[in-house]
Amino acid sequence: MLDERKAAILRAVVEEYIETADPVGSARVAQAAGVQVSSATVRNEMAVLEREGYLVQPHTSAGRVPTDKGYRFFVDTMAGPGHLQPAQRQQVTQFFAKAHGQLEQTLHDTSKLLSNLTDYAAVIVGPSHEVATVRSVQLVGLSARTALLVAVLSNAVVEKRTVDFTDDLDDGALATASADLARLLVGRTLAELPTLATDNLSPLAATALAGLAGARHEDEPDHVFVGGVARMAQAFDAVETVRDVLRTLEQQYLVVGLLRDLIDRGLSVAIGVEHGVQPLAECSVVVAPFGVDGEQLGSIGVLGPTRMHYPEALAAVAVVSQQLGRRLSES
Amino acid sequence: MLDERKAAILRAVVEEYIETADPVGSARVAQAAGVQVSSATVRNEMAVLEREGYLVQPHTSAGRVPTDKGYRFFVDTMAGPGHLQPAQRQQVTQFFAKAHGQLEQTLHDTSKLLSNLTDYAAVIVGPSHEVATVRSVQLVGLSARTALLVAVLSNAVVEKRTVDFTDDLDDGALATASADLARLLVGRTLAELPTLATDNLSPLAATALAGLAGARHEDEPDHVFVGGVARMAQAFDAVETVRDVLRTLEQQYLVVGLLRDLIDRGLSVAIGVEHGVQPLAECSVVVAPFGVDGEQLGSIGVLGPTRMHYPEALAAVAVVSQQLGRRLSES
DNA sequence: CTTAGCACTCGCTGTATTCGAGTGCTAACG
DNA sequence: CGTTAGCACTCGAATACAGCGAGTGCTAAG
Repeated sequence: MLDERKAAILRAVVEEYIETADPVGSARVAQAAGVQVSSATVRNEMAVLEREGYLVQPHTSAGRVPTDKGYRFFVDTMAGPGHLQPAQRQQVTQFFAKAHGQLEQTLHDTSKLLSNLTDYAAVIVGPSHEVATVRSVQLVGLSARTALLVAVLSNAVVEKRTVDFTDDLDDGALATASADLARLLVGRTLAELPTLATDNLSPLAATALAGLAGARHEDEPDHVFVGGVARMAQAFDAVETVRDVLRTLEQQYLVVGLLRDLIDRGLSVAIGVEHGVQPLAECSVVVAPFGVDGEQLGSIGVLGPTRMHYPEALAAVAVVSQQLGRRLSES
Repeated sequence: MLDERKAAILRAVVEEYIETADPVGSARVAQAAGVQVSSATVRNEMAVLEREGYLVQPHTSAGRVPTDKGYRFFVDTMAGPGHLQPAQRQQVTQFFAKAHGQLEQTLHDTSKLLSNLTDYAAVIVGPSHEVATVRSVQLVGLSARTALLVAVLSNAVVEKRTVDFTDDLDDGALATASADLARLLVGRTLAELPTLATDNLSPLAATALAGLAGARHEDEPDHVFVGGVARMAQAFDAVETVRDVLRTLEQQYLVVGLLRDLIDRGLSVAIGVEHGVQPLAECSVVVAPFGVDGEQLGSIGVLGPTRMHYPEALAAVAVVSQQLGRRLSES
């Protein structure tokens, strides 16, 4: 597509711009390693690269800035995910060495770790409830007419739902209902829950089950953890952009969709408008799934400006997703 | 402290500044309702108010801007919490009418509600685990040597902890351990957990208990829900301030401390540096506890610039905290 | 004590000017 | 023929400066 010299020039522009955030001119490129020609030649080549859509000029007499297409070329042709600093490697190791406790806490902390590593915002979408099977169910009375239905899933997620009853409860009824539900549900996924036969269930159990199924149907979001949003305030200088991005990050379903769409691609990058979420048009996302033995549990990602340090971000996401998967397979 | 005229002038300055964010001059104050004197007189009075620390001039020949002390006076002498728009009242009612489901979800959604009502960021600190008593305990096997300890607390919070064992588990042992733990823990608070006698417990139960107690000791944060952070990007024009505030909001323990410190004061306001959290020096917080029958379960708050709409914010916080308390008392 | 009047301050706005980084083009060069 | 030195040109950013006007503090009169 691009001859070697154009590629080298484009790479130089991208690297320089990522570093300085200033439009880069022909002179600077000519000095770059890997480019052995004069600035005049660079100028000619850059004019071509602009015509082909890899670069743009913010205005006449300014340097060039990469377009999304330019970044895309850079990412596609670069030599792998780069390496982490030794200090960072150690940080990751230490983190996972002492990461214990419950799943939610771990994911939350991991998002902070990833954000610290990359200096961008980090996003983690937790295990989808759809695929997990029920491992244990119990009804716990809370007050005279309310109980809490607690379901432990195979992915260590604890699903709980308050259920209101029309009649007063007593311990015995609760216990039998618990047993009924356990017999019915254990081993099933929540997804197939509505298809189950509710015959020969105690009225109590039926009510509880209905409650669970109903709530299930609502847009109960998969758990999302976002860390390091403060760093978005530095990544962009336009306050408006910052606001748009933050607002989007708060709408969890958008984030979930974003990461879910990319989950099948393994470690991958979506640059600018590629991911289709309009308010994040000025952002790129580096994503990777994490999971245990091929079973994907969720995905982690880094969200930064299109002008992000792709090699480092890729390296961080790769390492963390792998370690996280390993960590989860242990517990 | 301040004679009636100074008070009126100060109030006018504060109200005007909150509305426009521009330093307000003597002419504008003179036109304000409640001030019946000429701009010259206003100037004299404002000079005094400045000397006494209620106002400052950003620079000579600019209008006056309230200091924290100025806002404090305004808040202390203003006529109660103001009123919500009918549309907003309705919004609150509708929200709580269909707010069901689990506690965490409700609190999370409530933070969004409050943020929408006020156009500032909203913070909710959930029920402290310290005071809640254990209502039910169960050990659920996850894999050969790990189990999940699930404890349902009286405030509907579900506390869960993964526990590693050195020996393989079997269902019978798990069941008896569950029973042991239930006998020991039900009715107790988590706080008194370390003081309990662990005699005549099965080894399994003892291990589980140790795991619970240990994790308990770590800085397991009380649940914090922050909504509407994007609005902070609009509240301040300095990107640096935005970054500081966002960063602080991510450190949940700071937020928890902030709200906890104010919980005893009922509906109250902390202006600027009053709350002692340095990075939030340019913010004010409006807080109220929420709870059931005098028992405080947590607090909700609104975080905005010191130049915030105090009456409306107070009204919103008051209404939402009350409704939230009522909602929780029902379930 | 209040207020009209006034000189003064000083940031903001708009304009003119310069500066320089960077370009595209042309012509010379190997 | 591709490369490059040279150069005219463009245009934003920076600087300087004047005028404006909002706002002040002070003074003197009511």
